[in-house]
Amino acid sequence: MKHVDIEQRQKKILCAIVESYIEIAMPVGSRAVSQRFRKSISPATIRNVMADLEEKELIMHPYTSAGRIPTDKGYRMYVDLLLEPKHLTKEEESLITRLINRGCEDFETLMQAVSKAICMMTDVAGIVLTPRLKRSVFKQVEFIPIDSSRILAVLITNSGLVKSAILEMEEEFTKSELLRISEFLNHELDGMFLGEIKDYLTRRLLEQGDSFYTFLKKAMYIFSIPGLLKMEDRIYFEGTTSIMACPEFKDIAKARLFLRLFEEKRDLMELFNEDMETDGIKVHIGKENSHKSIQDYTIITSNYKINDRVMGAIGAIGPTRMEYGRVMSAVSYLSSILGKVMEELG
Amino acid sequence: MKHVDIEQRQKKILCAIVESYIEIAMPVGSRAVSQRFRKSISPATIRNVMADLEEKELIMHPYTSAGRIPTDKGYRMYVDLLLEPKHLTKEEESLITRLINRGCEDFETLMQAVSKAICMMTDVAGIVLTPRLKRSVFKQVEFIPIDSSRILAVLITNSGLVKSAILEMEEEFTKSELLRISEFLNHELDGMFLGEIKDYLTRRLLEQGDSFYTFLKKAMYIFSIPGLLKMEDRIYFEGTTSIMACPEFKDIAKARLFLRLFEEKRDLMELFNEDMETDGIKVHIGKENSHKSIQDYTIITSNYKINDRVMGAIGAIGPTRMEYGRVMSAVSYLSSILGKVMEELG
DNA sequence: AATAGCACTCTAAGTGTTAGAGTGCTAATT
DNA sequence: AATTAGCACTCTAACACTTAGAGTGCTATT
Repeated sequence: MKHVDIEQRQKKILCAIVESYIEIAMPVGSRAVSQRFRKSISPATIRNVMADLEEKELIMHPYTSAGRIPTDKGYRMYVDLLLEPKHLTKEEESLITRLINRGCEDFETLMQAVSKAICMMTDVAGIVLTPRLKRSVFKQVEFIPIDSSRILAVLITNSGLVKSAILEMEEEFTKSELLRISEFLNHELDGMFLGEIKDYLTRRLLEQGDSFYTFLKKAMYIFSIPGLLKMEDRIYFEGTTSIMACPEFKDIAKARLFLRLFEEKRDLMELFNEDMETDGIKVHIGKENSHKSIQDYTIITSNYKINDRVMGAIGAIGPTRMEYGRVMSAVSYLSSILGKVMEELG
Repeated sequence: MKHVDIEQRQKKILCAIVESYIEIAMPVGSRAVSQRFRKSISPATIRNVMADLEEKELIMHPYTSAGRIPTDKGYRMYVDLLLEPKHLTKEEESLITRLINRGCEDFETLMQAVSKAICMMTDVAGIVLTPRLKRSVFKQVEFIPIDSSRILAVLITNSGLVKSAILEMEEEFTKSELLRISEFLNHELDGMFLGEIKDYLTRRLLEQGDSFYTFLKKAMYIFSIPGLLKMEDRIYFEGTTSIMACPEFKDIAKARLFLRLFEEKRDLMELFNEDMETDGIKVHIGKENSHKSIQDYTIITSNYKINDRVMGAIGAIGPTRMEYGRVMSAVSYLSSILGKVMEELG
């Protein structure tokens, strides 16, 4: 069928336009595309096809007589249908592995290493979310008396995350009392998600009566004090500075808007939180993003799992004009490796 | 004496030029200065004085017929002799206090709140160094067994800093053994600077002989494992984005260089570490800085003390054209208040 | 259906031109 | 002797104008 052929060619040309634009960051003319096909198609023909593509809103004109640039919709088609995955080379993978392992002793440096690795491999900014506390599984809690009114509570999760908080106590607890409470909690909460604990204890409190009640209440009091279970989710990022070399940021106002994303992390957080729920690589191109602060950029995310449990997410963000294949591969590879490293570390 | 009068006037005019330039960020002409003095001095006279100031390298010409801008040396003179301190108003101080107190429950948010406060009050970037671990005083250490090969060590300092590390043990320790070790250490190291501990234990090890030796060796082994005493000194900052609104950063390359300072923190760290040793407000103007990466900016620092001990430093960084009086007051006030808040928190 | 040819469009870069802000010098004034 | 007014001169920033060339869209041709 002729019709299929035409569609085929349109796709080929769209692909060429997108990739050319990604390379040179300037509107792509018919001439350039023709050369890309070693002149097997003439500029004039290309122009006709371009007009079609423009009608379909896959590419656009900045002004009458400039070359074309892809629209968000064009990028979308490219990513979904035309892009061939650009796997990292073995050398790159081993480079990453070395980078990650060097920083893996300590939680913080691991996060930093991963975000740095993303930006190194892709030239866009790397983002890493810490494992979400509420998705972690309770393992152990200990109470260390500091002085008469203060206790240091230490919470250890399944995945090796340690969270400590100094609790200001109104009533005094004896050492043996604390020990009993921690033993009780360690037995009772074993294997439970941190997110569930508060509800669980409240329920227990309502069911139970009499003498045990006071004890349980104390246990709950000590545990639910703000601080220990306060879900703090940090975000690490790297490469925001080097990405400003992109022509997209030649205007300083644009650059500031981009940087503000990381100072005012809310929008990013929200997006990552949503994405975390589904597996696999997710690509959000420009206006597809619901937050308008992100609508000039493309974000690529992937969740990571520790022991087959979704715990967090990593991603990359940059101008819509980015090397999709490469970034997707890098994010994908790093998310898988991050999970593994954390399992060992946990 | 006439001579004194002339010097006086030169100073007054330098002061006017500096302050005017700080205000409007454009070369200051003789006309503008004259107006600043309500025309009590004519532009022509001002011009003569300006020529003198230029000879002394306190101000300079961007080109033949532009106004003058202060040199680093000019700013220096302004700061040392001419500047009148611009104390924060009561309202501003109480605003700061509220900001700080709201975030003071948690160490991290406290640091963030302080750096944010600096940048809010001054429109330059705020920098806060965490209390240096090695200057902290040992208070208590506890060991919590996680599984057969791993122990969670929790270190509490005088100032309320809590540092934990998971120790991978080669040999197994019994619970009672761990208890003995922690009791021993708690007794032995009480009130000691963390920086001294390693040396102290080594010395003890050499002095002591026989049966106690093994025990001590174990104690030392467990304590000196990388992680627990690893001195990590973090740096918090805020306002790097909003400062880019300054005309100084209209060139994106300049902006990138500035931002890189915070990504590659080494130079900043070094400067802060030196400054920490001496009390009071320190002002480093432009080329006075030894690191050339900082030579376009002014940094103002102050150390802060917890219980009369120098523990860390805070500061502000921005273009040499900044409101010196205000920034100095803000840094000064915040450093004093930070110490106090930390004492309470500790 | 594909292409060559051509007139047309629009930008980016270069070139003058000009207004005006500011200086430096000299002569006049206090 | 110190200050100021006056004036010629300098330099920039802004604007208008021109132009080369890249690229298009259309039409006629293959």
